[in-house]
Amino acid sequence: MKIDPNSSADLSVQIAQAIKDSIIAGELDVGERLPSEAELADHFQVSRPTVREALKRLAAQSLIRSQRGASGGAFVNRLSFEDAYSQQITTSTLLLSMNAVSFDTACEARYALERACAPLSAERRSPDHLATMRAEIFRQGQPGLTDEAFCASDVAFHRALVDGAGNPVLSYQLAGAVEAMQPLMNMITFTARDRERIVELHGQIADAIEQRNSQAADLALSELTAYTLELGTKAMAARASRHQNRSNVENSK
Amino acid sequence: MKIDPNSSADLSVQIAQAIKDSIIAGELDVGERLPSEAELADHFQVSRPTVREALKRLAAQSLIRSQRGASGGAFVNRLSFEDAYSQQITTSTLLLSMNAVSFDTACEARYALERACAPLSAERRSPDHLATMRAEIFRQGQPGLTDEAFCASDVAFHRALVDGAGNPVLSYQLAGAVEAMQPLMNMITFTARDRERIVELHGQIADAIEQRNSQAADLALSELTAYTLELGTKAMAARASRHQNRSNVENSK
DNA sequence: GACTTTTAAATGTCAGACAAATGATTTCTG
DNA sequence: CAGAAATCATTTGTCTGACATTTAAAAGTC
Repeated sequence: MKIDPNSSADLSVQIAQAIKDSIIAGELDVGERLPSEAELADHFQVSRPTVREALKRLAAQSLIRSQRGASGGAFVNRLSFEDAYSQQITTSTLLLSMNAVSFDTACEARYALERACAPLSAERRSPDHLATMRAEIFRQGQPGLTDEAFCASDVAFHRALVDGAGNPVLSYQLAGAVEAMQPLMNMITFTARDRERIVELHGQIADAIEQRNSQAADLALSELTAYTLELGTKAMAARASRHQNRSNVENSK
Repeated sequence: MKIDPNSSADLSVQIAQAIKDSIIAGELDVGERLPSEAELADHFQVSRPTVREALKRLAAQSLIRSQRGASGGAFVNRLSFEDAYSQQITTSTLLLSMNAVSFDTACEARYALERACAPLSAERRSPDHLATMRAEIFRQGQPGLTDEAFCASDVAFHRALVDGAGNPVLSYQLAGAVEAMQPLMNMITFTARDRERIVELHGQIADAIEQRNSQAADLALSELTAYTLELGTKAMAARASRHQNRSNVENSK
């Protein structure tokens, strides 16, 4: 575990990388305690604040956690699925919002991933997952629901579908895609008819999953994909025309 | 953008969160410059090292980048797909290695995601993607290839398949799953016969993608899934029996 | 033996300083 | 006046040293 003081890279970056490499290589096991900041500073021949900046970088990625006190120190963290979820959601959200990913692209990705889960979910879903799906469908049918609440329920429904596959890796991968799409989905205004159609398709999906009929589930999901894309296209067109009007007004001043 | 000095949370964590929230809320746009460290320290009523630790946390997530010099400072980063890739690969790798995800689970997730891409790839793949796939298949048939090189080529092949779908969100999601599985795949020792079979299936996949036949691609992928699972099961069993033998030896001392 | 107090070790925070990089400004030169 | 060179100011990167806070373990007390 060494660093090059003559490198152009910042020392704290190099130190963080060195420790990270040790963790990935398995030289530092989960739960193991790193040397104290003072010892690390001594080892790398840098000051304690520099070591601290390196440790903070690692802490930001949930790679280590710090404890104060007598037997405190920095410990190698067991990266939990939950930590990974939340990191992925943050990353995906920023990625979508900063890179102007089109609604179509995000939507396509989301449903492609969900359709990958559906056959597994049809095979393995527990009564719990089915109950969650049915409950969310019921909620979605309630009048007076805001668009945001409708979207949130939609996410919960699809989350149950994905979790039904019983594969934590898939759940983890999809959490990012689905949750990150919510801001985009929130741009859509759902009419009563839209909701009716969506609830109907959700019902078909739940039925198919209940009957362990993966083909029917895939069919319903593909219809839902097409319908969501249609709604998205309309919403984007409406936004565009509003912008167009506004510029026209501004130009005519 | 405020913090609570009486909170139990560390100040640098609170400051990092406050800035992160501002970025996500869009109060700070991409490319915008944050106040200097001294100004931030003044604003939050903390010392500069504390502000710096907060900024390092954000830099670790590629949310900001720092520049030295007269018109330097911290700038809100446009999170690139590449940054997101590499973060996801690190996270996925650690998740798999630290949580004892079974080979079966990881394998299932990987191929489920790939099968989600295959229809899109069949529709949209460019000659470039096909050429990459063919080249990797050729490489995989070369004698004397190490298991690691074979695995790496396998990853490149599947990467081309995924990229063929022309959906950067899907590519990003899958990069993590596929690359993170490489350490697990490296546990497998491929016999000449194994490789022959895999190359054959890869050929079938490439053919199907070339002919835009998504059904055939799905079929070949499902066979490849089953075959990989079989190989994995064998490899794990072999490992387990080696461990068993070792314990027996140790117990009989 | 159970409870309280002390202590030592570690991280968290602060203050001030200097080094290094870098763009802007000024000065010098032709 | 134009362009090149030198200088300057600003900002991050790093260092030194110190104190505050937390925490577990050791020591002391009843």
